[in-house]
Amino acid sequence: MDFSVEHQLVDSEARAGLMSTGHGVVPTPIFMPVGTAGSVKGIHVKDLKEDIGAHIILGNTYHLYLRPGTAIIEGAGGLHRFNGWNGPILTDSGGYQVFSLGDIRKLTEEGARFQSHIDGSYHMFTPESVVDIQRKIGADIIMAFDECTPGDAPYDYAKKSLALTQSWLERCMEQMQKTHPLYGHSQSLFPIVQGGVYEDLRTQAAKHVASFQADGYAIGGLSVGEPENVMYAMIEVVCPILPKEKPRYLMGVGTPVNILEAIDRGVDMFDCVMPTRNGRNGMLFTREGIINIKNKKWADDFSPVDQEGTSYVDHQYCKAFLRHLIISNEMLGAQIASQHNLAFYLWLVREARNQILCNNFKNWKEEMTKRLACRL
RNA sequence: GGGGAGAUACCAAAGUGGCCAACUGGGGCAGACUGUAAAUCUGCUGGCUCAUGCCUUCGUAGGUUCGAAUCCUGCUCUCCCCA
Repeated sequence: MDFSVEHQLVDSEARAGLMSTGHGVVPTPIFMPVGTAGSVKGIHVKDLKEDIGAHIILGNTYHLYLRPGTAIIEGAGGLHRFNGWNGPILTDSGGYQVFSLGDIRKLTEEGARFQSHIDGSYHMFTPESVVDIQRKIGADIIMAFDECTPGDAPYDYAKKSLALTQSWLERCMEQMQKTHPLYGHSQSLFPIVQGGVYEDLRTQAAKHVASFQADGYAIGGLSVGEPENVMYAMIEVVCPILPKEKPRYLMGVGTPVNILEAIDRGVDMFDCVMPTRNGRNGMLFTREGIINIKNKKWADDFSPVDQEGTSYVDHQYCKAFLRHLIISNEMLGAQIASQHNLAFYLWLVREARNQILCNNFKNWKEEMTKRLACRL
């Protein structure tokens, strides 16, 4: 994998770059739609690529391992062949499930013991097994196994948790050395910075990951319950320590405003379930602000879903119809809303990149931030 | 014509003397959602009030009772069975 910074602003840490992978080139900043179980919920690959303009999507190690299982994915010839997406893929390691499945998992130095959320069966994830599984899934970018520290973790917990993540990273890197890609394209492992909401821990964590030769670096354990300004502060602490010539990935973030703020602080890559999950639940992100399409006021609004939207669904359907679909629990409603939101997110990062290239990012960000936070 | 069952809030449906402004669904209205245990979850849904509270409600008109959606009587209406 190769990354080059095309343009670096002087009044901001924001930069525009190009990341080349075995499945194509990704312009940064970029937003990566989340496809946990191998599919971006409700969205066809054709729309993802041609209408939404996605360049790279996510999959999840934990979910794919449980179902359909790595043997099936291997049998298909890897996830790209299995799901029909021939662009770059990134897989999360299961580290987030260490956090979100808190009640049905147990952590030890060795790894994490999970109870399947599907059938309750017990499974052990170790840094080594997580690398092995991700080799079999075959994503272009794979993530280190980490513990995603909760946003409200006290200092002692965050420190201990960080130490575990660091020790697991060393084992992941070793396992990468011992193993090889299975499908003829290269795989890059990104280490993850943890450290909770504590500046000294984040600093130490950033230095630790930077000491490894990696193709990119991730910031994890944010937007997990801590206040937004704390999240921004942590990004400001971490980014300057990470190698300038490598992509930086802020995991699981976020709202459109979060993304602009993080780009401003030097982040290149994002992923979040918000456009799809919140879309399914009736929340639309637009250039003018947030729409809760379930609200009564849209019942007789026959204007397009998004007058300025870039997706065909924005013009094919009107707000009143989309509201009707979502309220009636019609699956097309979830599809339209997801497609609109993803197209909006991809437009946002594309436009951010354009504004960086013409040195107008700061002004544009300021104006957009005001509009994006509005409730319509 | 004869016999039987029933009428509860927007709809359906519990409740058969005080714990009932009334279970529960649905519908409606709002909210939440950040590396997806999520096409999920939460709140409100008679009126007034910030609230304690007060007022008006269980077909309708009376009655019994300290107290009635619940018991009694008349009336109105609905459904089922037999002719």
